[in-house]
Amino acid sequence: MRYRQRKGEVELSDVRDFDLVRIFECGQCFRWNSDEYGVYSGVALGYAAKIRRENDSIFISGSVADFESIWRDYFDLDRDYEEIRKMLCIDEYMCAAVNFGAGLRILRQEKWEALCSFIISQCNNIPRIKKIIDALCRAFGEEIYLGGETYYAFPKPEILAEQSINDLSFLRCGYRAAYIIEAAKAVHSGILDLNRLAELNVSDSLNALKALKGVGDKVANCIVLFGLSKLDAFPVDVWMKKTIAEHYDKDFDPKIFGSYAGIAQQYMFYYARSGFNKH
DNA sequence: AAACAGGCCTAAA
DNA sequence: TTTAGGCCTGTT
Repeated sequence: MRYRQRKGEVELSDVRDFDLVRIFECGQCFRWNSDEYGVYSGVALGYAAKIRRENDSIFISGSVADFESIWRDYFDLDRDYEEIRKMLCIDEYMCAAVNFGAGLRILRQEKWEALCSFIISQCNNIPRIKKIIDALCRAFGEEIYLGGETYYAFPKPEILAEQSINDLSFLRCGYRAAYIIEAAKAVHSGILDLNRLAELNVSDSLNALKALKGVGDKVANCIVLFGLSKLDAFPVDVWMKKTIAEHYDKDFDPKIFGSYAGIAQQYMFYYARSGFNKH
């Protein structure tokens, strides 16, 4: 990968495995949206950006300094996904899955945002999850300005910790409101130290997260994978259950994918949801 | 209209 | 330790 400043954008060239649609629409994040030209805009880690592909280059709004301090890490650009795809190609089904999903990457998302977002995601569909999170950010997040437009950062835990269930009723997120507030209180008070969790192994961090009401096995695994960037976490939702049942034995163990089980999961999930593996 | 949606919690075996 | 029913809300 090479990069250089081009007016208000940074141009990345020679980027391998970088497909905007697969990265943003594979189900891992909820705050990026594309316009009719395929230009994505969104907010991560308190920064707004626009990002687009033109021919073989990726253009990200902002300076080289922004790119180096924020986006390079966020997009996990120093990891060789091509190599990982080869490693995960362990049987016919996985080869098809990684081939189909080539170009997706696991974003290194902000920890608290991941916790809160995946609490909201439970028993919900993506459009509604995105709508709720957008409303939450508009109401409680700091304003961010980019290119004459206003964006909103993900609200800090201390802000949400002081809200009542009634204060969140406008979100219409139902029983999840209480979970959000409890999680915000736990993080704000220091009872749950997300930075410290990042240093534990997957099993210990899962257990710490599952101590929160409203965080079960699936949600906790999503938080560990997408928020703590532990690539061996393996979230299993209904789609994953289905695809595992179709392609593996009852004694299936994600350990067969080694330390990249979480990435394997994302290829499987994306492939399963596409419905392409049925035909 | 009733069931379901990218789970979780609680009560009950 | 496993299973059933209920939960907010929006959609089909």
